[in-house]
Amino acid sequence: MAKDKKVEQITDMDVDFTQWYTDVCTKAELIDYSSIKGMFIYRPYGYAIWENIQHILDGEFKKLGHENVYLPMLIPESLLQKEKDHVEGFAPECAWVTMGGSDKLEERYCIRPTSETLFCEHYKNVIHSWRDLPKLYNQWCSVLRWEKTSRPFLRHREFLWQEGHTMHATEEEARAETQRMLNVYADFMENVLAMPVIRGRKTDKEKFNGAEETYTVECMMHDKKALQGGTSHYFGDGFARAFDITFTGRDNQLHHPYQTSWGVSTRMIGGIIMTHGDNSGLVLPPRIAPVQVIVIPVAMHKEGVQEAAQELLETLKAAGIRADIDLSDQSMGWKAAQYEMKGVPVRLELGPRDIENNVCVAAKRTGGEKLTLPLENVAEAVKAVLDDVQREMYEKALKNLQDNTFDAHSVEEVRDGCQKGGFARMMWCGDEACEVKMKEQAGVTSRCIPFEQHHIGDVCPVCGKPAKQMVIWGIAY
RNA sequence: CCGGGUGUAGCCCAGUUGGUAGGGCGCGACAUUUGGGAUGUCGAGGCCGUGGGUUCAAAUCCCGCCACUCGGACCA
Repeated sequence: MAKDKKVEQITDMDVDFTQWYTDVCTKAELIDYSSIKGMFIYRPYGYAIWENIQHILDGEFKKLGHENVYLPMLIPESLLQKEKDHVEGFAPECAWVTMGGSDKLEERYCIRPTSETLFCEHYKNVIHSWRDLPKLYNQWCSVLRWEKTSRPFLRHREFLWQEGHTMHATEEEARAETQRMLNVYADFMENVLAMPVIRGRKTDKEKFNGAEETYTVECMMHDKKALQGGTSHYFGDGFARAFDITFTGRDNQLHHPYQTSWGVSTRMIGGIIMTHGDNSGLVLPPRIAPVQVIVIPVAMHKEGVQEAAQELLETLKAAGIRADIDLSDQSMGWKAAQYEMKGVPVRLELGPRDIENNVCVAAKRTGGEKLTLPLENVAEAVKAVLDDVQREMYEKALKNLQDNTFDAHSVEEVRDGCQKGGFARMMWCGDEACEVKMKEQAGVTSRCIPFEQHHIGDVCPVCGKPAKQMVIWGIAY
C-alpha cells in the first residue's frame, strides 16, 4: 500500500489551520474560486448544505408566522442615505451600478449590502393601521459587500443569506421578537449544526449600524477563535422615523412602529467546517449532511454483492435516510478516504462475508470501533448511529468551548490566554475607551455581553472603575 | 487599502547565460485487481495569469493590471 498516495492531500490542521480550512473547502468539493476576488462558486455538495439549512430554518420561520418576500437587488443612493448611521456603516463597502445599457444613470444604484432601507420604503406603503401589524417578513437572497479580503464562506463579496425584517405596534413586542429569533438561531445551531453557542448582546461598538441593540450567538471554532453565528437586531423606531412610517393605533393616534431584523448567512457553513472538521477533512452533522450514509459494496465483482448493496440503499432511503452508494471501481481504501474527506457521517460496508452473516459494517465519521449491524431492521439501527454521531459532535464542540473559556482579572491575562487560544470572561465598566484598549493591548474584541452573567470581580481591570457586567473577549474571524 | 510571497496541463512542481515546454499525480480506454488511499499498457491534455515594452528571438528581462496566499489595517 502506497500510504503517501492520498486521494487528496490536505494540510495538517495543527500545522496551519488556515490552509487546512481552504483545503477542506476545495477538496471536499464545497466550493470553487471564480475569476472575481471574493466571489465563489457553490458546488453541488456545498450548495446542498445551504439548501438543508434553508429548508429547516425556513420551516421554523413559517411556524412562527413569517412570510417570505423578495425585494429588488438595487437601492437608489437617495434611499440608502435616509438613515444616517446605517449609510455610514455601509458606504465603504457598497458596489454601485452607474450605467443602464449605454446610458449613464441619473442616480447611481447600490447593489444591496442589506435591505433595511428597501423594506422600510415598502412598509411605508403597506402599514397604515394597527390592524396591519405585525408585519413578519423574511427574504432569502444574496447581498454584496466589497470586502478587501475574502475567504471561502467566511467573507465573500457576494454571499447568500436570509434577512428577516419585522414591524410591530409596540416596543415590547419588537423586543420580544428580537429575542425570539435569536433563540431560533441558537436552537438551530445547537440542535441541528451541533454547535454550542453563547447568547448575548453586542457592545455599542460592535452593534449593527442603525440598530439600538444587537444580539448575537457566538461560537468557538476548533482553533479556539470566535465566529458569530447569527445576529438579531432591535431597531426601536429609528428607521420608522427616518422613513416616516406611521400607523393609526387603537387609540386613534399616529404612531411609529418598532422594528427588528435578523439574519444568518452561508458563513455558517464555514462555522460547521471549522467547528467539526479534522485532519481527514470535513465532518458534517447528520442533521445537515447532504449524504448521511454512504454505502460501499466490498468485492463488488463477487456474485450478489452489488444487488445486496442496492437493496440496502433502498431500505435506508425508504426509511427517510439521505443515503447514497458508490459503485465505482475505485479501491475500498480510496472510497473510505474520499467519504471521510467529504464528511459523510456514517459509512456502511457490505461484502460477501457480511451478506453470509446477514449483517453490514458501520463506521462513524467521528471514529471508534467499526460496528456490526444486523441487516434486519437496519434502518432503525443506522438512525441510532446517526444520532450518536450528532450527539458526539455536539459534546466534542461543547468540551472545546468549556475547556478553553477562562476567567480573567487583568488585560495581560486576557492577552496571554486569548493569543494562546480561547475566550476570556472579564468584567467591564461599559466604556468604549476600555474596549478599544483591549483591542490595542490584548489584541481581542468583545464577542458579547452574555445573558448568562457571572460575578467574577467588582472593577473593570482596564480602568479600575466599578464594573457593570461581564464580557466575553476573544479573537474573531 | 499597506507590506511579503506566488501564478507553467485538472493538481503539485521542474524549466540553466533569453532560442518557441517537461516530470509526477490525476484524467480516458483496455486488462488484471478489490475487507483502508491497487498494478500494467496505450492515450488525450499548455495563449507559460493578463496587457504593454525591450529584443532577430521572451515562460525567462522591465512596467501596469488581475487573481491566489501570508501578515496588518478595515469590516454586518
